[in-house]
Amino acid sequence: MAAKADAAVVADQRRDQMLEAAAALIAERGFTDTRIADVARRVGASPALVIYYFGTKDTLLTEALRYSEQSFYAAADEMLASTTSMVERLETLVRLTCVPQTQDEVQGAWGLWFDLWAQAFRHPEVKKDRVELDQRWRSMVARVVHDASRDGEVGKVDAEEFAVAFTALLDGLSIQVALDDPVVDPERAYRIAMRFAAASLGFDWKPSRRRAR
Amino acid sequence: MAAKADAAVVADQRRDQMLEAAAALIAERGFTDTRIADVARRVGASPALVIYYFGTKDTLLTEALRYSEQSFYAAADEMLASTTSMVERLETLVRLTCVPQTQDEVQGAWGLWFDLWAQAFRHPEVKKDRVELDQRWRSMVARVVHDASRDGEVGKVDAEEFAVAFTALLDGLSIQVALDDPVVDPERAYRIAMRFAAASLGFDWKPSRRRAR
DNA sequence: CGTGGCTGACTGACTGTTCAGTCTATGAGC
DNA sequence: GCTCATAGACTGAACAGTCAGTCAGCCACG
Repeated sequence: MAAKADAAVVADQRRDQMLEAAAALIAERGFTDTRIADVARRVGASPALVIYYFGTKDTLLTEALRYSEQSFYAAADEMLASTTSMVERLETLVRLTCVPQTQDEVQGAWGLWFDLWAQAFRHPEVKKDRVELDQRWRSMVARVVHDASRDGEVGKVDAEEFAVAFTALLDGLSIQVALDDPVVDPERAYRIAMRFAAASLGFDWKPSRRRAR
Repeated sequence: MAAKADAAVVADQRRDQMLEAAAALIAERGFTDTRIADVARRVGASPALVIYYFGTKDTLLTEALRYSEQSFYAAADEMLASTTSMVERLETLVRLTCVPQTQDEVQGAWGLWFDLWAQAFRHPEVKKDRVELDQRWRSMVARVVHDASRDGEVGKVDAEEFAVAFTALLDGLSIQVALDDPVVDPERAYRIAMRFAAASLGFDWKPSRRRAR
């Protein structure tokens, strides 16, 4: 009994290892250029074992995408808990998406977005998943605003409408930053996003002389 | 001599055919899932001929991306010429990016963006190209605003700053529309973008009861 | 005849997946 | 405590299919 439980734990660890490795590789090389042999090597196992766990290459990669995005949102959720101030919370979200992180394994996460979009565009199943993921992201933003509205930090605003516009803007800005557009450096993206929020929600905001990174 | 010129013309036509076919296929299947055999079949030629013209699969696909994006911008440029009213021009641009077109071959263009981004993220050469392309796009928007400002249609505004924010917002919105997010239908994306422009540039705007498509 | 666009047939490399079987640990029966 | 059957994680080797790219030569035209 205990043995069976142990085995299950080991198996779960293996799975997670593989998912993490796969996610990292997708971010580096891209979805279709990721080989199961690469994943296998990275976790120190044979290609056959990867198939043993996931049955097919496609399920591995698709699950890896899900896995990675979900942990991204989980991280965002956690960071949000550190303050109750709406402005600080929004700043956190903007920094999370628009400013490169040297720490964590998050830096390569942008590569995953591009592949997630490309996959979603062509595969209905992935598309459905992505819609849910994005809804969760918007809800997070909407909740921040809604809470602030309830606490009187801002006046009455349409939190949901704001969330749709704000997340779209963040997506667009983070693309430019991720692709190293010299015209849209992280600092500038950060400023644009916060100015938009300030204008939409009616609060004052000035860029602080904070050291990025 | 005339023969040589004729041959060159034919060759150019062939090239363009192939580039167009390749672009369409990339939009459908994705960059790495596009086979030279598919391109060859679509133009009614042998795979060998494709290699004959482009030497390698990668150059074909990369050039196809460039080709397609450039013709997109050319189309936008042309459409812009049909009015001088800034609001109408902006409406045109928003519709072009956020509202699905049944006509043209433009409908699948979104798929190309996703792949362009994914490629740019990992290949410096493509990255450089994309930056130029995007700069051109932003310049187009900035010029629209700048011209309107010169003609007194709007007051003094930072056209370049607006262009950066506006194009980012359009990118983000078009992603949602392209991926069929039920929360962000074309109508809504259109409204959000125009409201943002109105608020940023200081003009009045009300959604007209226009039939989308 | 010769040039150049063009092709069919081929190949060599790559890679997802299968499969037969190994190794280890567990747990039952004695 | 020892043996042995069983299960399940794991693997090496082979298989089968796919494709980019090569090459020798065809054919139409000037």
